[in-house]
Amino acid sequence: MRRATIIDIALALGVTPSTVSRALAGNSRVSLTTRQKVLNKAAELGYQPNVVASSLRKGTSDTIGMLVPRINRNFFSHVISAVEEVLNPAGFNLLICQSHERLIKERQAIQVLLKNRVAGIIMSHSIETTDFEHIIQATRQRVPVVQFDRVNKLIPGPRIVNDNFTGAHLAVKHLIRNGYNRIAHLTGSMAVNVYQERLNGYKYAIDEAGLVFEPSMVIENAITRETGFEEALKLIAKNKVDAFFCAGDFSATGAIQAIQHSGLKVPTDIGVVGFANEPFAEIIAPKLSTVEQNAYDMGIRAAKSMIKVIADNNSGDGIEEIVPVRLLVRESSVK
Amino acid sequence: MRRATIIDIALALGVTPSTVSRALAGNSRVSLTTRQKVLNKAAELGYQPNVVASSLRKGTSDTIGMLVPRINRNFFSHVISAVEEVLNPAGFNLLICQSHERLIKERQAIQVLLKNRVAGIIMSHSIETTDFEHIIQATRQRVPVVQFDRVNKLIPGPRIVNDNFTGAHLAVKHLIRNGYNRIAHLTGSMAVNVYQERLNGYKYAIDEAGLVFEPSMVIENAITRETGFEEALKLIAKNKVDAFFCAGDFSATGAIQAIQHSGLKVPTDIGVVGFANEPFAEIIAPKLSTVEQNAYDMGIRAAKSMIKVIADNNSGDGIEEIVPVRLLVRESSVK
DNA sequence: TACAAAAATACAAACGTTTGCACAAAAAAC
DNA sequence: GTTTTTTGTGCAAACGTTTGTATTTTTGTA
Repeated sequence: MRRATIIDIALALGVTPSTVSRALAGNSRVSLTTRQKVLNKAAELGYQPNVVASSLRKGTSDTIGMLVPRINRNFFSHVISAVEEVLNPAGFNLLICQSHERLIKERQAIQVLLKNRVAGIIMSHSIETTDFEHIIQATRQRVPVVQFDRVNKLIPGPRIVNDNFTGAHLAVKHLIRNGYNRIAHLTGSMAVNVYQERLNGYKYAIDEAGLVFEPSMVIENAITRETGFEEALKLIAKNKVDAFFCAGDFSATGAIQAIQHSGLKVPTDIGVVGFANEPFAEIIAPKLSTVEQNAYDMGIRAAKSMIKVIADNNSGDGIEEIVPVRLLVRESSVK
Repeated sequence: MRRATIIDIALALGVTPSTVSRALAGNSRVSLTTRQKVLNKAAELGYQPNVVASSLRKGTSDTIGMLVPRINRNFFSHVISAVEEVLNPAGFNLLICQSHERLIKERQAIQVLLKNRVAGIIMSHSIETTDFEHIIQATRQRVPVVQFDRVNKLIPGPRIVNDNFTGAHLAVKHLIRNGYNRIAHLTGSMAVNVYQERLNGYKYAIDEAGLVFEPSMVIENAITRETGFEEALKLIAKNKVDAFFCAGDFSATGAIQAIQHSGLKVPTDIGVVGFANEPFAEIIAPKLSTVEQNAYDMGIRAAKSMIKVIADNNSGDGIEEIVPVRLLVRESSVK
């Protein structure tokens, strides 16, 4: 059963393909009567537009490429979901790739998206990425790039970021107000804006309270539950910390386990605040105080930004949209 | 900066586009020397194949459509991730849609995928879907459909399912062995194969142990944490249950909270086993015993199955692949 | 009734590939 | 040295749309 084309409709109606095309597109140059005839015949033949042909002719597609480190990470899957929710009603589809946090895979993915002539790319770069040439290349081909979460200013186009600084500031201030004053910070790689900004927020809060910033209290690359557990264990042993501000909920969970493993109590002996509000944060015991990162909001904004950039033909260069965060105070940080 | 095409390469080299096309495709009909020249020139011009044009000409694309109820559900995001991991190296891309558990959106999504001339569709249908005509329509157009998790036999093509029956059987048998004998079952909609099979496994285990099956102990549409909490509360109040087998970890969490809310203890007074092994299952207190549902494995199999079906030109009709499950015994079900 | 303006439709080229067939040149076979 | 086979290229059409321009038809006006 060959699929019906515009030509089949044209032939059946004794008009030309161009008229059918315009009729289907709702072009005002075709009369209402023929448009109706075309629509009827299209329905009758079960016509399904061939967007591949359409894209080729128009030189652009209705597909937006999405590139994230890992599809199955809670944060990213929520962003993707939100992006889809906005883009789909707007007539766009989502072509999704993951970099697995590898630069090589990220490069390949960009090529795949460009080969597919996507109308734009929404992305968050891998943790390995320090050279952004492959991404800039896309913008040079006039394929707009909207970055979110992990972003870099070298790449033209809008950026949607969390208010990481404020989130960290709020979290640490909250710990200090609650009587903690030897606060360690478990974080990720300083090559990523996200962790840099959280560290800055941490430092600012420490300064602001008149406490002394101790570099030995900041541990980089401790972002998983396992590394969080290990590093927290060491810090407890030698640095007499009385609180942890963790740049992620996973390391925060590790820290809690390390504290309990050391025979101490959360929050009485040591307080903990995480970052991200992962779904388990309010299920674990004690319930984890954390900075809510609104993945959904971020996805909505990224998608809307993309639609705008496409509509305005590559505007929005360098605009940075900051998504507000909230500190969720639960049990792990209040004595 | 216009993008280089095959014609540009041909012109620069004084050969025809057809030769360039064949050279790039590695066709043996073109000599090694010209192929090398073509490849060099392609690199020099920064040539990126236009897969849109290629797809139009070939009549099929390298894009696989993926349709799930919700991208951001842990299970689905893991399946998607695994599918991507297999499909990408095989040269396929993923076009992703979500149905939001709505039949209307599912229908639209299928149309979108067909319009995009995807080479196949990997999907799990919405909870509302009882009429499968829109999906069968795809197969009629020779677009292969591979179903996973929530599947229906009316739809031609392979199906990848969990061993829900065995999982439920193991879980309930385990509860019985551990001294529980008034076991309630919180589950989802009976319109979905997944929950039907789990109920069957539950019944079988009850029968097998010589216990009496009580319909009042089975609560449908109690699959979220909230409904799990409410229904568990009611059952505890009037049915003197001593265990819950829940068809999902969310309702299991709700049940645990209801038990604790009623002043009882897990697992001493009431045992709980969930289903899915959500990430929080081993973080909550008490750690949740659950049936591991290997989303990753399922995704790998679905993707491989799709590749095979495409390669063999729509074979594999009606083949059902059953993914083994494991019972993870933790704290919530052992007195 | 004639003529201009407006509306509706037709024509044809283009988007960038792929591929069956034709053809020439080189290599192999006789 | 002729014929056959092999190897390498070229030619041209096709995939299904879209769209600028040309043409026809309709409508309005004098």
